[in-house]
Amino acid sequence: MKSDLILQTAVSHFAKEGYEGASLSKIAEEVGIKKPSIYAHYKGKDDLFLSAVQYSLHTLKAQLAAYFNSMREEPLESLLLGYFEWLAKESRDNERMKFIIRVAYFPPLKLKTEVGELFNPFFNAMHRHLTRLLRERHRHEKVLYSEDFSNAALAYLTITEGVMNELVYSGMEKYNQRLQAVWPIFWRGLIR
Amino acid sequence: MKSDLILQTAVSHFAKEGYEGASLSKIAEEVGIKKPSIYAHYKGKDDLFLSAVQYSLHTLKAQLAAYFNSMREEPLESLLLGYFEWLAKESRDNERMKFIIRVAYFPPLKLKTEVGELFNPFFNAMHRHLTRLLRERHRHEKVLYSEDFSNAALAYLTITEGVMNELVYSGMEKYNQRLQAVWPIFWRGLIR
DNA sequence: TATAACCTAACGACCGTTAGGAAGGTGGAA
DNA sequence: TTCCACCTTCCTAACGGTCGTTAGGTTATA
Repeated sequence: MKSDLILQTAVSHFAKEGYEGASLSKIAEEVGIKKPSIYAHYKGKDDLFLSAVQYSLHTLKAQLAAYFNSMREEPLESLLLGYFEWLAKESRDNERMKFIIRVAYFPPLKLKTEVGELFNPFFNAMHRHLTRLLRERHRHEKVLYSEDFSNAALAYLTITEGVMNELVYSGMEKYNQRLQAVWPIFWRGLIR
Repeated sequence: MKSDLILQTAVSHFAKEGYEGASLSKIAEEVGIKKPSIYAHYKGKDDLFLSAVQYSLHTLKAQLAAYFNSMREEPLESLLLGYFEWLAKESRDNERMKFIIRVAYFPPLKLKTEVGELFNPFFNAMHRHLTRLLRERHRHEKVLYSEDFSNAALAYLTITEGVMNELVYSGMEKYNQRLQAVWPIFWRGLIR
């Protein structure tokens, strides 16, 4: 489907150049069509951008569900630490993650509301899912130091974002450096 | 000095709209001059942008030195935790911090090299300073769990960025939420 | 007298978008 | 089965607008 090809190309361009920096001409050129042809598939730049956000979040959500499901028999530390490896692998293979992070922190001003309406439910779902996961693991394994599962989940997400930013910006090497620096400290503070 | 006023206005615009999104017309308008008058002070948009980066990093560096100096008698936890409060206060009062973070993670593609040459020494200096600080504190207080001071400093910087991102994006309330979630865990993992 | 700081006017380039039409496939009516 | 209307997808051409930038002139300051 040409429509999907446009979308994926747009994700890549928006990730690298931002909303204002990306140009429909260049996107069209990479797809192999002319600029006005995009309007046969999307109403305009805004529509294309928001579609790209929606598509990226939807894909990520499905991948996350699959990952956590595949890891449900693993010990907690493997699961939480493996999540970083999984994110790194995903980010290496495509630019969706970079796009998501960029949009989350620096959305185009005029679409800030619409972007927020797409992101907030996603982050909240992630937070809730992690909170539930920690609570259930603790019930069986009694592994955590504190029983404030919500804050523990939030802390984990904060760490995730910190190292993810490094991954997006500086690449794999510095990312691994950060992860190896922060994880032992975080894990030691988390468990009892 | 008009030149500085242009610079500060530029920082604010670049922070909110990004390099591509910011326009010299709007910057000039806010300053109270016409667009071409900017060229009496800067060679062009690139020059203005890189000057803004240099100015912001220089200012931040001076402020950081002053902060760490003023806190040199405080216990380590106060110093490290107080740094977050200090960052939050700074970010509330001006948009320099938002600009710095935005540029650090998402520089304009065509200036990525130049931006990197300005940022890398700054981050490295920060990392070295923190490493030394932790080492010296540990010598007197024997407070840390691990003696890998470099990694401890890196971990701390990672946390800082995680919560700073939240501050820049979601504002003070969610920032405090994050900080309160992540700090007890991090601190417990750091000390012995 | 020279220089810095501002102005108006205008440049070419690129932007997102629209108009209008050609090609091709699809589905229903004759 | 043939035909025609329709829709989708692409095109060329062009629109108005904004962008960063330059030329050239005026004014005030040193």
